[in-house]
Amino acid sequence: MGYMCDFCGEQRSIVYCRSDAASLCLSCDRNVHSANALSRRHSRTLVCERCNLQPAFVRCIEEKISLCPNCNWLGHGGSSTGSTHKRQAVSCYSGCPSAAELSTIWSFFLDLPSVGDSNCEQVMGSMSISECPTDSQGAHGRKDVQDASMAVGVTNFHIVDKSIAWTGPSLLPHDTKLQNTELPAGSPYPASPKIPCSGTKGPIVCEDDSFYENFNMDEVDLSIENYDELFGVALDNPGKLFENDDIDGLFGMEISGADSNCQDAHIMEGLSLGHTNAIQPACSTAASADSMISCKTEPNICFARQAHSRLSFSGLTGESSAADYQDCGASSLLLMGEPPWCPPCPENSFPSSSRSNAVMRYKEKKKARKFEKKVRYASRKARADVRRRVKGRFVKAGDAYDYDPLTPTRSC
DNA sequence: CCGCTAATTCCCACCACACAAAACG
DNA sequence: AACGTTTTGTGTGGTGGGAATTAGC
Repeated sequence: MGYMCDFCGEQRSIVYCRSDAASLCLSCDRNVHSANALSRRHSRTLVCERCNLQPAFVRCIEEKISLCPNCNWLGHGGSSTGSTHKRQAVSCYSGCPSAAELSTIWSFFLDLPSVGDSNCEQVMGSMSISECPTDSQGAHGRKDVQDASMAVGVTNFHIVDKSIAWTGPSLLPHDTKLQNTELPAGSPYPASPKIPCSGTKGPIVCEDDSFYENFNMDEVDLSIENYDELFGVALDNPGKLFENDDIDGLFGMEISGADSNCQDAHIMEGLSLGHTNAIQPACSTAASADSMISCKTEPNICFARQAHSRLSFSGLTGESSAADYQDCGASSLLLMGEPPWCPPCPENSFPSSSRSNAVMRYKEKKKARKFEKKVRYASRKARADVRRRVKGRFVKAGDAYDYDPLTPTRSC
């Protein structure tokens, strides 16, 4: 059975959209994600060509196949031959990039078997960013261009990365795997491309790279209670870092808008730049994005970026499955070096009762906060996203409407 | 402290229709 | 039991309106 596009069911799926939890052919990807400004912001990447269920995060150059963390591990992690395969990171994109731009993002794009001869390619060939339906060149339209250009910029960054194509999952040292995935070898300190935040002054920056584009912040929520207790990590000098031991006071703030992102970034810059080594993980095998941070909304992404750049946390919580971590590329990357069943580190030896209590409290708090809607059927969401409405209500096909997501105009 | 009004925030029903599940032959 | 067809029920998002909450006097 082939792995068909979740939307049209006719073409083979090529890309995976995390927000929609759907695999799409390039044609439908473009159609669906040009529907409105929000859908254009969906971060997409290649779909794993092995399981066809998860987003790919790495491409095996030897096998010419894109793989999700699980399949990468299964295919390379345990195999002595497979582990020597050269691989390169798969970048994400948003907006409506053209085929040419996609090939810029993914240098192996032309290798994709179903692209060259499919209808999708014909569609993609005719795609351009400016073609995307926009609010008549309004801010949204520009945003698309910005998205695409950012994606290309990210790609350029990853091209640098490719020069250090890593081999084998164990190549990355535990404590530095995050940095290694982001930085050219030998970089003494994170120096990834930084994009100045609009509306801010000074050195406040927002980091950007596809690694974080993968981070689906919807799944995570960002409030941590009794940080040091939860992770069993003693800060070198907590009093200097936080006046309040409860980090909730720091991260639980309500953030809205881009400027707030930079506030977050600023906070974390101050936190981590000044105390890069202040937060030392008891064990940094794999960070539990689910258990370590919770972040309700995207605006906190800068914080998460910073946090992931420089923090790593102790082992996985029992409630989380590998699939949970695949929900975000960040955790996928964190997992890539080790199997999901990697046992806890021996040095993870802080008092287990204290930690379990802290984890229990965190789980309860998280459970109480779990009110966000979860889309069960991406296809239905995709339909609803493009359905015409009158005052927010669906209207019959052919009837007059006052809002059409595809062409934001009135029918009468 | 109580009562009233205005402003703000929050929650939910509504709509059409594709599709999954159940029922039936 | 297996298969095909028909029927039923569900879920999807933007909006308006009412309920609930808060602020001010």
